[in-house]
Amino acid sequence: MSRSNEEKSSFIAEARREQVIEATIQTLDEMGYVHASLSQIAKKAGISTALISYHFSDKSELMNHVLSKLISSSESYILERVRQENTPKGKLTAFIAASLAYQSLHPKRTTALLEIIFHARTPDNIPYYKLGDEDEDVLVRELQQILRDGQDKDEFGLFDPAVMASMIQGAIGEYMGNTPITRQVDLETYSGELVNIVCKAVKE
Amino acid sequence: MSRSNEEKSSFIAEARREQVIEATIQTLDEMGYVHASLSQIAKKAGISTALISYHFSDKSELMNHVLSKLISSSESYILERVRQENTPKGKLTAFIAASLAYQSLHPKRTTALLEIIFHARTPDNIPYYKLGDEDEDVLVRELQQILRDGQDKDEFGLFDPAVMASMIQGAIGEYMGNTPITRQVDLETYSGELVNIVCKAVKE
DNA sequence: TTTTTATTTGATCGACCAATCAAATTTTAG
DNA sequence: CTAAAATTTGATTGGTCGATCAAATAAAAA
Repeated sequence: MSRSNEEKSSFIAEARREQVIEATIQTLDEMGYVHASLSQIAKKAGISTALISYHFSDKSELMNHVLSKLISSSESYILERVRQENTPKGKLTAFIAASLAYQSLHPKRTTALLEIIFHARTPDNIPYYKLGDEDEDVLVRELQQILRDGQDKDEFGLFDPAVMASMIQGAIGEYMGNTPITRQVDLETYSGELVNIVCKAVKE
Repeated sequence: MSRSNEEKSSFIAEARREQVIEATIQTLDEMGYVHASLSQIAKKAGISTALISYHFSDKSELMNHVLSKLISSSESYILERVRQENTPKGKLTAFIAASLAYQSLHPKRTTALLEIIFHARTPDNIPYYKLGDEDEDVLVRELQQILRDGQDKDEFGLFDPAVMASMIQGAIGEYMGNTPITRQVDLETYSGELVNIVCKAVKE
């Protein structure tokens, strides 16, 4: 009963929240964080601004919901493909390829994610991009684990897994946020070349 | 006469502009782009907001001045060190080490640079970070040139210079903007490890 | 000196923002 | 069907923003 009550009462609310989150992603992609005001988001969703305030306590709560949705979407896509591989090299290749593939599959989500990470700040004004997710960032941990596994199994040589992981993520993020390289080489090429380079760098 | 006139009349103006630019860098570092309003910058500089408007036609002109100053400062520091080396491998190592060293030498400038690049937009609302500087970005061209030189001289093996350059810049930028890795490994270690990894990846 | 020009300020303008609230509407429960 | 609860809106509030302007001040020129 209480459960059914929860579900029923939250059905409309949940749908509305989902709609607002979608509209926020669209708005972030099209106009950027600075211009993604509640009124712009409301206009995109075809509702009033007060309705957003009714379903989200404030703007930062809304952005946090959007952010966690974007992160978990990306994470599940990548981890799903990594887990289909058995060898460290296979997992590493899958990690890189899936990370880049996700971006080209969901460019709007990728842009929205970047906009939030680089603009949003904690109540004490610390930017999200300077926030150390360390343990919380599942992808970083997964990548570092893959690298350590490869070293343990003597499939990979000697290197600092933290630095190697950072380099790989930097290379992936570079294609995400940096247009010049996007125009110089297409995603397929970039993905393949990056895998080649990393595999050589990682080799024993 | 007209020259002396220019110099004299612009002496105060130039000093004031420089002061405003410095205050802007401080404000960007301490509060971020979103909160770096003209009044905050003016407060930091100890002047009125109208005075900023008197010396800069509008906010975006101010930010563009700050940006170009930050970019040229970083460029000259790095290029100076690269040009002291003669071999591709020496230049490559110097490029990486100098890029990372500059960040730790001028963390405030680095933060301010990031804040502008990720927040500022053109009049038609295109974010700077999506703007393809391609030919304009001196550092990208220099790095790609080093890589091609190395390949021509058979010092480096086969790889796509654009992808390799992008990966290196991504790795450098990752340490710049990403706090978690900063806490895991110090700059010296990161720099050294990154050089090692890249040299191995680049090897014939 | 006096006059002209450059610099600086305080006040003000219109625009947009996030958040709030009472009232209207819709949905659910009894 | 009716009462209560949930949903939605339009209007408003207090605030900050960038830009502008006339007036004050300082500097330079005459």
